[in-house]
Amino acid sequence: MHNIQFIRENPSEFDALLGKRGLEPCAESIIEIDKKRREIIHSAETAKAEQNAASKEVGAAKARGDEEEFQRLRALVGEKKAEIAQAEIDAKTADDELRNLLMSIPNLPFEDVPNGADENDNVEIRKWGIPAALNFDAKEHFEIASIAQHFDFERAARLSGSRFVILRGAIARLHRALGQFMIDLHVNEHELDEVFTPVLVRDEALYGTGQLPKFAEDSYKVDGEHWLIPTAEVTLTNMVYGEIVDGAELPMRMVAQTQCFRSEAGSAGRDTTGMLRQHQFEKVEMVTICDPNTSHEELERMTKCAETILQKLELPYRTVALCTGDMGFGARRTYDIEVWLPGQNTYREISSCSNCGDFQARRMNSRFRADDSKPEFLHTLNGSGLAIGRCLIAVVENGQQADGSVNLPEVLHKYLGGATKIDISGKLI
RNA sequence: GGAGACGUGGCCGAGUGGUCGAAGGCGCUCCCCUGCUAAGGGAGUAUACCUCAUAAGGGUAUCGAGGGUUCGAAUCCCUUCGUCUCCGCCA
Repeated sequence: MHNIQFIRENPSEFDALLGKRGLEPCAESIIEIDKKRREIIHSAETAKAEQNAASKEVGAAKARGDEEEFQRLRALVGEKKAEIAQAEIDAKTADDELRNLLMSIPNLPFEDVPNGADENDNVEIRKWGIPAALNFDAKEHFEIASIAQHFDFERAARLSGSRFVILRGAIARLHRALGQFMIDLHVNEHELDEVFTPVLVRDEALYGTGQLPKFAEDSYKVDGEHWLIPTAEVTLTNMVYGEIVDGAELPMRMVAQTQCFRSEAGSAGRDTTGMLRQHQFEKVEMVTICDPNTSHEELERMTKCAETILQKLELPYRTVALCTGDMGFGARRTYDIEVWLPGQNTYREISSCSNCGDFQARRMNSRFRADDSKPEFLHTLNGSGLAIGRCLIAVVENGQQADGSVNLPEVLHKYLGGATKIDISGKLI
């Protein structure tokens, strides 16, 4: 949510930065609404002050036992009541109107975020690893001879519909191993704090991170009151919902592995084969809650944490800075990490790391206090570290051999009981 | 799921319709006293918003949250969230 004070003081900067996202200028109309709101609040508060003062006189008259004066004042105050009640309703309405408006406007990109309309304008900032030169036609993950049988889309569809998968045997185990590996690395080497969270949350949590009110159709609502989280960003970030955190506890660097649920509304026809885009998938998510002064460097750190996973898995990738038009609602800066998928002969997104500034903190009313100073809004960051299903795809596609077997990255061996590959029969050996 | 109890400031805790943003204690900050330490004395110690000269000051709201009753609510009523105890169920 935006800071109205900032908009009042920097209307043209506000419009210019939103313009980079392709939005029309709106500062002037916001300021107009705010001005009206303040006038209404002022008159309501003035009326209320008069009523409060009068009530005190009533109380005083009662206290000294002046029954006649008590009755007279009481009637007098009673008369003004309706008028004041209406003024208070108007003030609340005006306040809500501004709040709802501010809630529905996306975050401002940082000045140096590349300008652009869509993903074609994203800027590659690093590249790591060299895709292996294969002397055979690379297959997609579900086509690789040894493991095709382990992806059971038909049965999953029978149970749950399209965009679900059942994993079996060596692939199910590899999937589990990947999550373990990622968490261990983040906890042991990156010093992230491991967290287990619910996957069902209330409305408030989704408002806090920005999925609501605008993107309700992207998530699943169950039992009329809970939502299935689309990402653990929701639960980890909302850890500090409504809190004033002790500055000494910052930064809070957290990691959690959870199921994620997305309706994929609006993605009809995209990535319909394979398990690249699912309604339910597993992801290791990193969230950092920090002091505003450190959020820039924390984003770099977080992005490195995600990249390290790919390096240890020996998977070629590139890191791109998203352009203004491609960034998500709450982000001020986003780096996407794209992993090489030989079967598609292209890089595909496997992680997205964003600095949200104080945007989510304002929605959550999450602040911190450093020493004796006043509470200040926190900064929040989130990033995948990594999407496990997509990582599974990358591991098998990059490890595939001419005979249809799959070589596995060394760091995973110990998570697979010492196995180093999946042989042509689909077994870990 | 059923029954009951409870939810007050950084913490503990008083307050059951009237001047309560809230006694008292702890903690913290500053000052005084005390040749270190301990003890003692004094002052201060919430947040948001509105107004205003980005001063001083004034105002509104907040006693889990949201409504209501009343001239007036931390105190009464309703709803809701949470915690605890007992029962049920369950991994």
